[in-house]
Amino acid sequence: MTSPTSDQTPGQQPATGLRADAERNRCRILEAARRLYATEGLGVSMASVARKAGVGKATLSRRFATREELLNAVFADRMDAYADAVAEALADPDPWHGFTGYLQAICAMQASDRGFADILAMSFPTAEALEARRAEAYDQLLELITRAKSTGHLREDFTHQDVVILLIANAGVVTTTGDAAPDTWRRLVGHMIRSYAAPGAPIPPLPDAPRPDDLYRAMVRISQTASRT
Amino acid sequence: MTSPTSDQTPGQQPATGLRADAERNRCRILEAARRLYATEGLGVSMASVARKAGVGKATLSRRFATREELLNAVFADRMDAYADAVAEALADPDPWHGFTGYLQAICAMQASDRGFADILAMSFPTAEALEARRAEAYDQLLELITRAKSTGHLREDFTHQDVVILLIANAGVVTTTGDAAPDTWRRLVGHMIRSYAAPGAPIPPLPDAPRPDDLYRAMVRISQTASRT
DNA sequence: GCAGAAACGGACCGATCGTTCCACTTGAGT
DNA sequence: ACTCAAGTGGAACGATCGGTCCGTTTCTGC
Repeated sequence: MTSPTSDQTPGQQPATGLRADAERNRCRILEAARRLYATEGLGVSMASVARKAGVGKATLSRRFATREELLNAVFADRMDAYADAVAEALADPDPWHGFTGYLQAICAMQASDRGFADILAMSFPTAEALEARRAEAYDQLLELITRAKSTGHLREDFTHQDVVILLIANAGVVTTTGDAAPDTWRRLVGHMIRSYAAPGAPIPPLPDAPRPDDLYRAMVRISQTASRT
Repeated sequence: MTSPTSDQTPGQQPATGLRADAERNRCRILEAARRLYATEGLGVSMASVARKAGVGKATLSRRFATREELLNAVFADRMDAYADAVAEALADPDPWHGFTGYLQAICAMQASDRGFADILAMSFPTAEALEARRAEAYDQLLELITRAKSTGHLREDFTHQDVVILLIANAGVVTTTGDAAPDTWRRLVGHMIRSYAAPGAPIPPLPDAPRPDDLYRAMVRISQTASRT
């Protein structure tokens, strides 16, 4: 490989002109941040990221001046996947099937990456550059909705805002239930799809609800994990 | 009035034996905390509460040793209202109507008090004493669900966990959309109820979705308000 | 009124956050 | 190999958090 640099950040500019060790550290930071954000959410401190990456706090700050900059780099590819999901759904010959699959897919993405759930719905400091991509995907989503309605399976009273509402609700469920009841979100999405469906539309089976005590455990004890490595 | 003390905290022990000024300050703290929690959520600092109440941080800490203690005192009456909502729903001659009304009522309580939304669903440090009351209300909820199912209007695949899921999802929507799109939660609840309803059940009309730009504004800009008074 | 206890609040503590400074190390062109 | 800019990380900074200490003020029973 001629430039082994930015295989980690496909969408970003390759961060050219960096010295070899600097580029290596940059990747280690991204990898560490990716894992930490995925498991802990966006609340993790910059110091934690630096420690996990095995670099000094100054190095982290030098490579990514602000938190937002780091978020942009980390979630660039996830945002690509998010945009791709719409395109894939549009490719489905059955728009309604593509539509329900799309909803499940993006909610699954939220569930598998708590940080990304926050980015999509909660929007913490709101990373700037990711916004463009999101807006782009939105246009395709509108087309998908139109097609799904034309099949008669998606209710006429469905609006594209409902997708956003679902994402927000799902983000809350994902971050709250965490790993104590990690499949709770499927139940939520199942319910929502059932409400979106016009009478007679094929509805994916409603996933089982989580076990009550799992759900309860999930609600008690959030916030502080404070795990030291 | 012989003891003008605890008109603010009906459920709590009247905090007897406090000096007049101490009791007055206690009430001012509770009032300030109530307002701050309602508008800002549970994230507000103890110092903010003290400042808003016009007392020193030490006074706050003396009256309510820990954060949890303050939460218990502040949300005691709200939790009463929460419990009462089930009883009221049980009193409805039409269990399905009572059930849907109940869901709308408790979600409205979350919407009108962001702190309470967190208490119900997110459960931050989880106030101890409030738990008992919540568990108590849960029993009545089970009865309400049973009755609603017996009418044939509530689907058989509905479980009591679904109520918790709705509360969690709604809490996320409420805290995220905030005051930019304050009625978004109604749309969510409307969808969920439509999914809960068996075919042929009377369904409350689906509230309109929020205006797209309001919803968008709600997602950008959360977190920091940092208002100084 | 007056003494003494009860209550007050500003100052202070230790911890954690994001960020900056700076003396030292290291990679890369010659 | 040698040099020097590029890169490094530990220390330090300022802000904010929850919580405590202690000298001062204020209420209350006599």
